Amino acid sequence: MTAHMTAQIFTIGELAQEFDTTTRAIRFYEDQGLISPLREGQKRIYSTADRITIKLIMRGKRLGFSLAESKELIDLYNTEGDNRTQHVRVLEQVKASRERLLQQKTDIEIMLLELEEHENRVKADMK
Amino acid sequence: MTAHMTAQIFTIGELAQEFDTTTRAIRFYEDQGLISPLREGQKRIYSTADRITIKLIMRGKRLGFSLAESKELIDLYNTEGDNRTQHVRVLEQVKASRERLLQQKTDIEIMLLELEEHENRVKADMK
DNA sequence: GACAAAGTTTACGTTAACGTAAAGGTAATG
DNA sequence: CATTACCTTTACGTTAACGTAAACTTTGTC
Repeated sequence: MTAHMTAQIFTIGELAQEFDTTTRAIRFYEDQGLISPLREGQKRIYSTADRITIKLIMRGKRLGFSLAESKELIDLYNTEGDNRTQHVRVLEQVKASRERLLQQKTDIEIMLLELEEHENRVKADMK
Repeated sequence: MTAHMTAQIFTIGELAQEFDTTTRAIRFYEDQGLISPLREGQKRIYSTADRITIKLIMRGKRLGFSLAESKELIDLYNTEGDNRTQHVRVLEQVKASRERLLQQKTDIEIMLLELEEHENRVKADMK
C-alpha cells in the first residue's frame, strides 16, 4: 500500500460549519486575497492548507486582528525565503507581531486580575 | 494641612494626548454612554474615574473588544452591589469575560510559538 | 480689541466585514 | 422528472467607530 493519504479536500460548507462561520464570509476572505481555493468546475475545493489559513484567520479575529493584518501574517508564512532583504523584512515583521502579542498578553493579565478583585468584592458583599 | 489632594481633573485635549487618540473619539465614547464627564459651563471636565474608564476602553480596543463589550465591563465594575440576583448576574458576566480572556491567552501562546518556529526557519535559511 | 489655541455642536462621509436577497447551475434521490 | 440540498455570481444593505468639515464660543495674550 502507498504511504501517502490522498490529499484531503473540503467544501465551503464543511469549512463554514467547522469554523462556525458562513460561506459568505469564506468567499469574502477569498475576495480579499487571503485564500485561493482550486476549482472543480464551478465549485471551490479547499485544501488542508486553505483550511489552516482559515484557522489562522479565525484566531486572528478572536484577537482583534483585521483581515488585512491576518493577511500580512499569512503572507509572512508564505514568503518563499529567497533573498536577504526579504529575510530582513520578515524578521522585522515577526518582531512587530511578537511585540503586539506580548502587549495583548499583559493587557489580559491585568484584566484577569481586575476581574478577580471585583469578583471577590462582590462575593464578600453577598455574605 | 488637609490630607486629601484636590480632586484631579483633566481636559479632553489632555486625555486625547495621553491615550494617543482624538477628542472626537472621546466625545464619541460619551455619546455611547461609556463616560459622563461633568461640565464647567460648556466645557467637559474629566475626573480620574473618567480617565480610568478611558484607559479601560483603550485596553479593550487592543484586545479587540467592541465599545459595547467594553461598556458591559465598565458597567460591571460600576454595579452598586445591591440585590442577590444582580450579584448572580455579575458573577456570570465575570465568568464569561474570564473565559474569553483565557481563550485569547491560549491563542496568543500558539501564535507566539508559530512565530518562533517561522523565525527559526527563516534564520536557518539565511545561513 | 484682534488673534490664536483650545473648546463646543451639528452633520455628513468613510471603511471594514460581512448580511441578505435574487436568480440561477448541478447532483443525488425518490 | 421533480424536489431537495448545495453550490455559484452579482449586487445592494448594514453596523461600528470614528474622520472630517463647518460654524461658533471662550479664554488668555500681545
